[in-house]
Amino acid sequence: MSGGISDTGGERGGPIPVALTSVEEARAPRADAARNRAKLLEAASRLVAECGASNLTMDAVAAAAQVGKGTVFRRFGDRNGLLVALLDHEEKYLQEAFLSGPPPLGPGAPAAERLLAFGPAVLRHETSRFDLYLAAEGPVERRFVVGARRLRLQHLVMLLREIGVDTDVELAAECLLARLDTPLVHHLTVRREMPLERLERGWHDQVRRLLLPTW
Amino acid sequence: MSGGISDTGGERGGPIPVALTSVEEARAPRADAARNRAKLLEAASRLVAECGASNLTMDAVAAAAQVGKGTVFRRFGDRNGLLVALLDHEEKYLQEAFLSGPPPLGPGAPAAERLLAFGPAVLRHETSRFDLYLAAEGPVERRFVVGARRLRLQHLVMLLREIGVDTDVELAAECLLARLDTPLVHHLTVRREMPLERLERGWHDQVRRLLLPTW
DNA sequence: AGATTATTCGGACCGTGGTCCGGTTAGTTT
DNA sequence: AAACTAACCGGACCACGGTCCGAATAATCT
Repeated sequence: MSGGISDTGGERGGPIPVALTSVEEARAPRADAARNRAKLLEAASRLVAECGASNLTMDAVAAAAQVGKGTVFRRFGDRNGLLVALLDHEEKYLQEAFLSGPPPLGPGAPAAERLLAFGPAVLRHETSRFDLYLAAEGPVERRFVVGARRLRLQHLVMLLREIGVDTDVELAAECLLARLDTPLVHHLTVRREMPLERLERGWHDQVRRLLLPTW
Repeated sequence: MSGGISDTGGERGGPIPVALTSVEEARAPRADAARNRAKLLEAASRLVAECGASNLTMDAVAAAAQVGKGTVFRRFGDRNGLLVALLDHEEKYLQEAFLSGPPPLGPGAPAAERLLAFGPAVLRHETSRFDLYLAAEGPVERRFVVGARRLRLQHLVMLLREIGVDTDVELAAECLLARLDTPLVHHLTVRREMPLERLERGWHDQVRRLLLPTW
C-alpha cells in the first residue's frame, strides 16, 4: 500500500552500519533480504503514521511485517537505524533542493544568497516532520556521524569557502548547523513559542555578521 | 568514604522533578528519606568512579546502597535524574565562578569581557568531565529544561542586555549556548580533533561579531 | 540437477529501565 | 504513650531493545 518506499542499499556490511545517505552499493543483497527490507520499511512507515514515531517498537514492526525480530535488527542495526532509514526518504527532498534545485537555494545563485536561503529551507523542512526527526535522534555518540548531517555540513563548508569569509570555516559551519538542530528548533518554536520567522531572521542575522569583515 | 556529596533538596514533589539547580526547598523530607538519598548519591558516585558513568545501572546503585530499586526511582525519578543530581554537584563550581567569582568571569568586569570569558570557562569545565556530562544527557524533550542550562541561558541574556547588542537577545543567547553543548564540543574536540583553543577562538570570534553594529 | 557454501531467518533469551502495591515506618494528634 | 495517617520502602513484575544460534534458504560450483 502507498507504494513509495523502495530504496535498496544501506546494508550492514562493515563493522558499523552508519547509515550513509550516500550510495556505495554493497554487492547485491539476497532476494529475500531485499524483500524483507521493503516489507519492514513499509510496515514501519504505516505504524509511524498510526501511532507516532516515538511509539514505534521493534516487536511491533517485526510482527506487522510478519518477520522475525532478529531480521529487523540485522537489516537496520538498531531502532535508531530503522528510524534513520525512514528519514532518509524524507531527507532526500531537502538534499535535492540545495544540491540541484532552483536558485537561490540550489546552484546558480551567488554563494552568499544560497547560504542565506539554506537556513530557512532546513528549518521549514524539519518543522514539517518534527515527530520523525525527533524520534530518529540517536544516542549521543552517533548524533554527528549521521549521513544527513555530514552532507549539510559539507555543503555549508563549500559555500563559506566560496564566499571567502574571514573565519575558521569548518568550525563556523558546525556552529551554524547547531542552530538548525532539530531538538533545539523544536524547543524554540514549541516550548519557547518563537515563530519560525523569528528563527529565520536570526539565521539571516548571523550569516550577515559572518559576511562582514571583522577588523 | 570521600565524604563530599551531601545536598538535600531536589525532591520529587510536583508532577515532574525537573531537577532544578535552584533551591526551592520542599518542606523537610523524612529522616530516612534523606539518609537514603545520601547513601544513594554516595554509592552512585563511587560506582561512576569505578565503572564509568555510562555503565551505571540502577540495579547496581540500589544494591550498592543496600536499598530497594523502587527507592532509587522515587528519589531521582529516573536514571537521568540521578545522573543530573550527580552533575549538579560539579556544576556548582562553574556556577559560582560566573555568578560571584572573580573578574573577568564574575561580576566586576564589563559585560563584554564577561561574555568573552564565559565560553572558554564553560568549555574547560565540560571537557574536564566529559563522561559524566555525556552520560547525563537526557531524552530529547528534557534536554533544554535542565536547571543548569536555564541558568547559563539567563546569564547570557543578562550580559547581552547589559551590553546592549543590536540583536534578538534571547535567540542569540540560545544559539551561543548551542555552541557549548557538551555532545557538540565532544564531537569537535575528540572526533574532529579540534584543540580546545580553536573552539575558544571561535567563541571569541562570534562574540566579537555580535558586538559589532550591524549596518 | 545435485552438492556445497555463504547468508539469512526467526524466536527464545537476556539485561536494564521503569512501575506497582502491600507492608512498614516516621510524624502528628489526642 | 497510644492511635492514626501519610509517606516511604522494597522487590516482584513488565516492556522493550538487543543478542544468539540452530534451522532454512538462496546463490554458486561441478
